[in-house]
Amino acid sequence: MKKTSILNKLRSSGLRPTKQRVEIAKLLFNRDKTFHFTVESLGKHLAKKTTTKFALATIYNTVHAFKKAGHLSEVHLRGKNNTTYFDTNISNHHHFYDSETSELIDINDNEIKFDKIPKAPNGKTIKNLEVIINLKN
Amino acid sequence: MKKTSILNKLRSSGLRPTKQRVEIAKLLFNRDKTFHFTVESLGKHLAKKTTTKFALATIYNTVHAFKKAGHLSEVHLRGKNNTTYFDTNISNHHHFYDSETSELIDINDNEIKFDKIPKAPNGKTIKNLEVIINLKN
DNA sequence: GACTTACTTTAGAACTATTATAAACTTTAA
DNA sequence: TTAAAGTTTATAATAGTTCTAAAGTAAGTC
Repeated sequence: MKKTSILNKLRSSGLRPTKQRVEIAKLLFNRDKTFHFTVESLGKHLAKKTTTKFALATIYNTVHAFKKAGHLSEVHLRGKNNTTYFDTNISNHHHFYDSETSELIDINDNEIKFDKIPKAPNGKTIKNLEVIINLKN
Repeated sequence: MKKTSILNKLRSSGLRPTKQRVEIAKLLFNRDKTFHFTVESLGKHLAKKTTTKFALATIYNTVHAFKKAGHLSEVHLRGKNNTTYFDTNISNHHHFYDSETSELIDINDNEIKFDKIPKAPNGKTIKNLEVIINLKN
């Protein structure tokens, strides 16, 4: 992903390109594979890969702005340590979850097919459907 | 559900039948339909229906003991307020989730059928599969 | 480039769900 | 009835997250 693209991500999220935000965006979006992270793990990656200082609040704010703009999705899963997982894969998809390692693995939408799905209850509509496949060793 | 059954639930969870625990067990297990709750909501129900006092820790301990004994299940979902949901339905099943009302609704196992499921990654086995269908109005 | 305004970062306080602690109280079984 | 073991309780501790307000930075204007 190009520098312009990083700037676009920031602009389209309503964020000025500060040093911290550019580093976060680079770490999140300059990659080929899906990236699953928590705010804490993202902070550790940033500390390792850059010399910039990041307050926790900055990471929270930036991640939430990206999420709001649709550049990140939140995984609707209650992990072991009760942390929130984010995913750079914003397409419709599912997850394997290994509770022993707290690791998430993407499952492509086309790897799961349904034969039967219940109708939404009275007056409600289905917004989306998430599958979590829990793993063990 | 009979009184003996309540006592059995307690005994099989390794719990002595104290006043608090009997009230909690009655509220949870003396019912026909599935009951979804958080520790907080359970506390409110107890306050409304009984004259007994319940420390939060007592509710947590009792609910966890029931869960450990297999009389309750925990819903692996990150709700809006980041609370843990418990379910008196311990059979294999799925859920509708309405994030506007934070309400869970059971979906019977036989209401969802799969045509295709991915294999577990390298060296792992599938423990179980949970479907959350998110609702909107 | 200097200035002004609006936006950002930051450290630390505040908040919320949950778990731990230790003293007072209850159940159990002899 | 009594001693031992288990339980409740209020409160402190913990962990993830959000809030706050002061100091710092970006962006547009002159």
